[in-house]
Amino acid sequence: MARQGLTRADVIGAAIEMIESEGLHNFSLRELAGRLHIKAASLYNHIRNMDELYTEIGYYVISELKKVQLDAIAGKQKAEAVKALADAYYRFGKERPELYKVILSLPMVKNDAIHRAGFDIVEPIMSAMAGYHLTREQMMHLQRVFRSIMHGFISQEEAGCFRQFPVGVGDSYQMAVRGFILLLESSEKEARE
Amino acid sequence: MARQGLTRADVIGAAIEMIESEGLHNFSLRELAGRLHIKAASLYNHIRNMDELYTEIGYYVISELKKVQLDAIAGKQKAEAVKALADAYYRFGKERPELYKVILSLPMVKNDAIHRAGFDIVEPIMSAMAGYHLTREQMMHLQRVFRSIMHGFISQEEAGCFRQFPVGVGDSYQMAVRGFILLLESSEKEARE
DNA sequence: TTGACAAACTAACAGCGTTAGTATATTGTA
DNA sequence: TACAATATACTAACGCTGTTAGTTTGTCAA
Repeated sequence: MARQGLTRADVIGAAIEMIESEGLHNFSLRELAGRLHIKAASLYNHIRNMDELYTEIGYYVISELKKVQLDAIAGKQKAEAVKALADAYYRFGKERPELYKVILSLPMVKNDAIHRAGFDIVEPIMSAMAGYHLTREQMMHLQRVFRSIMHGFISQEEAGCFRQFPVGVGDSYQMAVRGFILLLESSEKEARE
Repeated sequence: MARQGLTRADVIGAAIEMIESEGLHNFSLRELAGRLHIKAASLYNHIRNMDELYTEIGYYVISELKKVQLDAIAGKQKAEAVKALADAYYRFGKERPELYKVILSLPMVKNDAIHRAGFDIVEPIMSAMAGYHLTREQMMHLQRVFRSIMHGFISQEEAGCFRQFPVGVGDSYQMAVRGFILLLESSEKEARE
């Protein structure tokens, strides 16, 4: 059959759409091909394999997450900035849960390119913390703590692990963020000594 | 062929072994069957399907995790108990990463039995926090925060997301635990008012 | 000894990612 | 404008997956 001007970007875009609508679990190259009106084998003219496709989608997710976070903290300082950062992260995770899951499925180990993307994850957090008087080393650790809290909360809520107890998940989230801010303030005091 | 006294527990045990040695990603019913010297179809005499097998393994993981945590906090109070709790959780996640991953793949939604297992996850945390003067509602929230920090840290470290920056991951972990203890102390003050 | 049950088997199905080999439409060049 | 090269599609197939149906057979109880 004839070609239809299908680009690599189209394939990745359709994959993102399919993951968001059908769920990461139900994603398959055959159905993706169907959505593009081609056969599965033809996809390999545009992508090397499924891993590469996931990597590409991972890039997209990370850059989107970076965008909403940078937008959120613009013009804000200290606790206000950190709260805005967390809220943007949390909202992204709740609104696009299937896409969010792609990040963790990335093969961080071998792929140097994706390693670079790691800095895109870190940058907004570092910016939000910039108002605090912290050493560079403290920030490196605190950045990991922030990501732990956020990722742990989002993925467990999504998995349904927060169903026990009749207390609002939103309140638990607020407490988690408050905990991180307490840690920031405490670290700041330590740095001054 | 003849039977060999194979039990349901043998199947589950072999599955756990295989997941730990080959990785959750490489687990398959056919290879599991091979390890037991039967054909894949014969497994269905012992288990309903793969989901049920995962659920069963999930039970095992949760109960093991509960055990090591309860052992760790025995005879300890407040910050010391919480640190021991976290350390036991962290150690479990690092020593048995593939098995740990099974927990999150559990279908928490429909399965009421697994919902009950949720209380096994919560119990050690509640015990460790018992020394603090907290309201029941505070504990419900704090329990979620604890699990978020721990799960987020373990799964990101395991995925290789903490490779950036030349600072020790162990130090980041210590800071994360310190943050949670700060939150506990702060919550305690609030509760006294 | 016989009947019932449990546990193994074979064969097959539909789905998956992936590769090899082939046809054809478009594009760049002479 | 004609031709060669390239890009994009195709079909067919491979080996893998979980799962089901139907069949055989060993074991245990009446």
